[in-house]
Amino acid sequence: MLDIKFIRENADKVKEAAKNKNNKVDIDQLLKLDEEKRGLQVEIDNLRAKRNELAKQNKSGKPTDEQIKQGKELKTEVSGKEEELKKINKEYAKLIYSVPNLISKDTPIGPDESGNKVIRKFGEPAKFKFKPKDHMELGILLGIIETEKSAKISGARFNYLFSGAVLLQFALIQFVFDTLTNEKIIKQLAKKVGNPSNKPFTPVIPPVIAKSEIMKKMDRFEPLEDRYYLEQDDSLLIGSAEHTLGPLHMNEVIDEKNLPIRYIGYSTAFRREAGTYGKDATGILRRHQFDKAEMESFTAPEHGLSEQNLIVAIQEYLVQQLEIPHQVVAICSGDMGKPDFRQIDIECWMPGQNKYRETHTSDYMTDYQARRLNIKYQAKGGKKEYVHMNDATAFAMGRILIAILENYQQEDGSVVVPKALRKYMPGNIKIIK
RNA sequence: GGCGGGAUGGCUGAGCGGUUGAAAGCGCCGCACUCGAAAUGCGGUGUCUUCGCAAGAGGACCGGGGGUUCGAAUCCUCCUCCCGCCGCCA
Repeated sequence: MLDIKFIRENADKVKEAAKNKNNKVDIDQLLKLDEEKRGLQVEIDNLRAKRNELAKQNKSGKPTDEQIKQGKELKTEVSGKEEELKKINKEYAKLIYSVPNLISKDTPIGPDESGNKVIRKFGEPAKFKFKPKDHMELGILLGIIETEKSAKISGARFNYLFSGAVLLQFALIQFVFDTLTNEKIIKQLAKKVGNPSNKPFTPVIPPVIAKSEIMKKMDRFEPLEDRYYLEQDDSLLIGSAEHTLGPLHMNEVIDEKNLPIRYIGYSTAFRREAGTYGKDATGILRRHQFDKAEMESFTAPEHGLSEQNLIVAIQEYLVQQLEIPHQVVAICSGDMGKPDFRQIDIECWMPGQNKYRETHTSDYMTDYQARRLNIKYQAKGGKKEYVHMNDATAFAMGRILIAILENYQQEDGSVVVPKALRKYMPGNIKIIK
């Protein structure tokens, strides 16, 4: 949510950002309602002032019949206006919540993913002396990915992982937690991007269910058809650890000396993937359930952008340690999320599909989420302000698994394990006969 | 799931339906004392919002929603969460 005062004073900017994000919110209607709302509020406040005055007249004694009569009249008048205000408020709330965040200056303007821009590339797509298999062929061959039984038992877009794939996942988790809690590495990356804080990340295992009201505050409730909704409890299964890490400091005022707050959470993520039938149908690229390590960070506004730069540097470091060719992509206005101010993705090379595919994303939300979650910070002697929030993938297990399997495959179908992971598991995944 | 007790400012914690936006303590800020600090003393310390250049004035907020009343932190009701006991359970 944006500040209504800001919208009032910068209507043009807000309209332009909305247009670039393909968002059809009617800003003029919002401003009209805002004006009506305030006018009515003044009328109500004046009537209440009268009522308070009247009540003050007989603080201790009993009121006269005349005073009771006046009070009753005021009451009906106020409640009539309040009813009217409630109606306006409802419509107003709907509108203001649908206003998207502004976009950063360096965000490319574009209608959809065709407008995304590759900022930099690392490594060259590997040349194979044989025709590389895709991860699903490898998974079946190695006996580590199973999707037929899971389809019968759980439905489409689920899977079983076995043996080497499981060890690989746990190795990745161990690797990512070791890296993000290592102050030396954070320091080195922070220095590189000019981020003033070397603070390592705090590991978290968050809940995987969030109440509807919380998801609304996170601006992640919609589209509801993409969420698993638990009717009995008016709650949802989270689509990312972000959904329960973001609200961790809801309604708090954080002392500035405790900023930045950095979390690395690990959880299962659930997505209904409504409207994607037929898209990426085979393999484990697009699943209803996958595990993910997710970064979430809270900073003072002036450090929000360099925090995102640090986070992207961490993502790059992680895939570079795995030695997977990848590119960093600036997501354009039309392809980014409504709460995003700036979105950067990382796409890893996937030989089996012969293209780069998204494995990481990084969202800088400015104070868009913090405003509804009511998360503020206070500087010494300073004013309270909303914090800025960043969230980003560290590793999304399905996708990074694909990148490893496809990039590290051998001619016989076995897979060599990346060096960075060898201290956590055996050095290769072999075909089990 | 059953029964009982709670939710008040940054924190702890008072609060007969009408001088309670809210006692007291802690914390925090300023000043005094001190070479400095501690201790002590004095003063100040909520958020949001409307009008206003400002000074200031008004309104809302005591977990959340609804209600009773001339008047609600205080009474009723629903919801959420916390604590205790019983039941069930990884």
